[in-house]
Amino acid sequence: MGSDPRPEVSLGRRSPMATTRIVVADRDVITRVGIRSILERNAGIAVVAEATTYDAVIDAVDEHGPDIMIIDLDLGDDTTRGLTICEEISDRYPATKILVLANTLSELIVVEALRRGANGYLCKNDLRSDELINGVKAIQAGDTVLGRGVGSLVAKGLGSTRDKAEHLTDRELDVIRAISRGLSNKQIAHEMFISESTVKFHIQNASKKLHSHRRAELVHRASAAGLIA
Amino acid sequence: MGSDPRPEVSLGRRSPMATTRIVVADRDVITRVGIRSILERNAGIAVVAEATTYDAVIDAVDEHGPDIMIIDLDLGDDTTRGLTICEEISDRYPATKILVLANTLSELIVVEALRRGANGYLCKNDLRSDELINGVKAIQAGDTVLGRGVGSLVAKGLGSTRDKAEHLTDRELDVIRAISRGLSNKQIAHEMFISESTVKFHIQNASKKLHSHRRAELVHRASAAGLIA
DNA sequence: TTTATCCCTAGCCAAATGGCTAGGATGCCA
DNA sequence: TGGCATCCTAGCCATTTGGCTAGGGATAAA
Repeated sequence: MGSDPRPEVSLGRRSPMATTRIVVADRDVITRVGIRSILERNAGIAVVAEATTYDAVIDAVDEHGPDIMIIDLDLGDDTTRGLTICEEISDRYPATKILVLANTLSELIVVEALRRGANGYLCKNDLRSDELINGVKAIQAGDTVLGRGVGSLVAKGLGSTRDKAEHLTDRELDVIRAISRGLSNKQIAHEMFISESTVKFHIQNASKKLHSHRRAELVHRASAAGLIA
Repeated sequence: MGSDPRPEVSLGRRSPMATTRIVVADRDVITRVGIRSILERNAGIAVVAEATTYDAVIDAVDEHGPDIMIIDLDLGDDTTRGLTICEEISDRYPATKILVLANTLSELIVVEALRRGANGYLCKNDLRSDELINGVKAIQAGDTVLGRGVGSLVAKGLGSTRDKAEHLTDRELDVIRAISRGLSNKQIAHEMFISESTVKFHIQNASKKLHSHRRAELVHRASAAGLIA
């Protein structure tokens, strides 16, 4: 659907030498233009491609082999897909650094992204433009960059014996999504071709992981974490 | 907190004559820069101020009396506040048109915004830059602009006897927020100094308005509509 | 005054849920 | 070979819920 006719680099300002080449992946034009504008105020940084879908990200990296990929994990409906892309890129192109630029701050997502090869995690909220630029430079230099608030969140999570922030299984996510649609356990069981007991089993496990005691809270936490639409 | 040092107009490109003067309100720098870049490609459009908080929006409009205010209703924690701002601005400055630029598409919010004086509603998702520019021009010309998808949503809502999309009362919102925290009716009753029956009463009413049959679904819908954090 | 809206309360009953224990079946990795 | 994670099933029981009917009171608008 949203295929913007701007796959090519803005040739006007291609610097002659050592520039940091960047691919930007975000579903909003506005955000992409904003990032491009902020970064290209700086000599030495060039946005060489933009992508709006998960597939387009892979293509863009394949084609341009950028120094840094800036990505909002939430392209399309499936945030999980964004995480697997981090993994894929960092596996196949170890030289390409990954900077995640998220709308929401979720411990779950942060640690998953870092584990899968992201080199930085910034939150669009209250991000200043100099922080973005400095973040890009730091990542280019090999650092790992965690935005204000993000660092402490991760530290807190890691401190508590590390067994937190385990991610939900596919089945658990399916069940939560069904719950968010207002289905009863019986209905979910029928829809997923499993027994009601199994549904309750998944709910119990997911509840432990998300520290919820009520399905309504479970839905809210999953929603706030960006795990469901 | 996030007070970006850019309250002033970018003097460099102030056109000599009839320009559409715009105030942009969004919490993200990236988005503000993106909007500015896209709009200022056009002669005749100038972004004269940016705001990041609810209060700053009022100040900016007071100071600049712009032709159009572009606003993301979701500055800060309280989306309801964004709606009241629409009302306030359209009351006090009828000449200033309001264009809402939202992250999410929610029937509830759309009709509320329009009722309170918004002249347009666009969704950042899959918005093309020419759509943004044309939308601004159309609104300046006096039209009401609803982005792709938004129009049909509203039409559907209005068609069904118009009594839909009534908004939740404060009490109902309080209860929903409590539910999202995993509290039982009994706990909520205790916390709000009302009886359990009253809690159930509010839940029932809110459920009808949001077409939910389960509290989990209620939370999800409220969350998706941006009514709770 | 009537009407409307919001807030509050009560009780009933069938159904759903939360929390628990106690298993079995895979498949993957060390 | 033995963990380990994931997925699946069963049953029990106290508590919570959803849905309903049937009221009262306060305040603001028509």
